[in-house]
Amino acid sequence: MRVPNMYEKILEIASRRGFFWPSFEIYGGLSGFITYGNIGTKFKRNIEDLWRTFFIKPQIILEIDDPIINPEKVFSASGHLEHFKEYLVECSVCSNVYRADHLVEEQLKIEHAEALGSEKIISLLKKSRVKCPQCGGALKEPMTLLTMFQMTIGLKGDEIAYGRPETAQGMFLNFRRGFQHAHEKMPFGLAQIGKAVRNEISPRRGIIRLREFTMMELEFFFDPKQETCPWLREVGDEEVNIITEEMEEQNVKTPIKEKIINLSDIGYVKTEWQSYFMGVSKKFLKALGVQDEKQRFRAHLPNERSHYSAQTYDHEILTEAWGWIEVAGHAYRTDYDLKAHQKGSGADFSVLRSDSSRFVPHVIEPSFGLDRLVYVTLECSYRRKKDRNIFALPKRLAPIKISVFPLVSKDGLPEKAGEVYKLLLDSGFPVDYEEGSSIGKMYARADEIGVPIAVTVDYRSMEDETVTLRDRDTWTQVRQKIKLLPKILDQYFKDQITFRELGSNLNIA
RNA sequence: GCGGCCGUAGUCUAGCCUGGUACGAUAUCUGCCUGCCACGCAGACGGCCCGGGUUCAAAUCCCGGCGGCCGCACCA
Repeated sequence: MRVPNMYEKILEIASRRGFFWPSFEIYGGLSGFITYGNIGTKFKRNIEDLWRTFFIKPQIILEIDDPIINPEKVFSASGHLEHFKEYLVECSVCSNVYRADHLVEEQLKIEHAEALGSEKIISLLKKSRVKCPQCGGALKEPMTLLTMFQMTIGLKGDEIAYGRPETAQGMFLNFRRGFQHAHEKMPFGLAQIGKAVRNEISPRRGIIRLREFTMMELEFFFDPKQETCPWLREVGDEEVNIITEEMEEQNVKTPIKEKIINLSDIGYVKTEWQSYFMGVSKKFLKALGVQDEKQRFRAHLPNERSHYSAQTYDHEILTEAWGWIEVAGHAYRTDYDLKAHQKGSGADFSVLRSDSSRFVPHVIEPSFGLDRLVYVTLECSYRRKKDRNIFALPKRLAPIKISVFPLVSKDGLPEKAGEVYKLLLDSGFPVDYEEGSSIGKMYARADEIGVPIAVTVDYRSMEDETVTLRDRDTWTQVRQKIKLLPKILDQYFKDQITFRELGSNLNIA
């Protein structure tokens, strides 16, 4: 018997309880796609909303929703058409496939072969008779691989289009509009939560590497001469584990601890704006339930960086299933994209300074993979207790906040519990009702989807209009009057009172 | 894409080697029971990943596909 790893365990619960599961199951499945269920959809939305509270600044950072399908022009201007294309060569003997530029680098000792351009690489491959590194066999003709999904628009299909590989381009395309809506004040930002698609060669690791996934991206536009970030102090005391570019180069694996406020002064991070967003990122992940020790920021070396980036730090989380995985990229995109689209479209993206000089804004981009956050949050909150699965989700993320049960299904208890259920439902709580099973079983089922509070109607409820409230994480109980539930539960979910304080001084049965 | 292991009800699993349409658990639904952590009893629903081949007969043997996990490659 194979021992399932942590991902398989969580996927089993996630599929069974309606968080998420592999798509197209009835047709045998197709890797790189997942479907969210009733619980997962709510959970995902709660993470989005939490992201908004951390990253969206009213009137300064504005949200947009731009098409997934973009005309070819967008990506030829942005550079994606050139950079998302790879040349692959297959061995005629063992059928292993390699990237052409990597073979050239390894066997001809050329650094950054990608920069040579595709034609040079291919001619080098042919001239130098590079062999298969595995078996020494002869290589076939190079083939191209475009990791963007291509499609055609209209009846005749003469307009070529692509599915966006990142939502970011929408923010650059709509820079002018967004700037107007921000009252033409710098700095400002545009943010977007939406789907992006990439035609991955062989996606693995389930929800971690998808062909269609949701990104939460923010493009923050600022004047490169205005280097001070006034918000830096809001997150300045936050300590982060950081692996700098220099450390990466020397293969140093142990991160150093540093306060956000110092990152730019020391020279680890090029701009304070980026330091700020890295600090927000750290606090956001903490709010998702990821401990400090499981978080780090790792710099990309130039050859790992995207074509548009002058500096990138990946925000990585330590998972039990796969070790360190990237959940966010913090990239300094400079004025690369705006200038690229200026050139491509003829639009003017320059902004007027108070000294009447003009500049094209620079961009800091924090970019999150939402589906990965879904997994990371689940894994970090996963507990076992007496053979039960519990997701100790932060209560603001819990898809269902309250479950209502009658202690037994007779003597009018279900009816009473039904009234309590309706009261809470009408008060706006995401609440579930269940009856018929034993109370222990119902608690266990609620724990498995991370319901923070269970409300149980018992015999005493019939006499004095009180119920017990049971805490998911400690299994302790308090008693409270039914009519006070909406008010005090609201306070509890707003973190204004503790679980203990949910109970009145009525004695617990 | 290459190599290894694997695919049986919603979930977990026996059967596979040595062919004769499937064991058990759990979940779900219906009753009965019920006094705070997956209680008990009775009943019901539900399955061999897909396609082809061998055979009188395929969950079982063979081939191909799809999917999963691990390692390599890939993840711009």
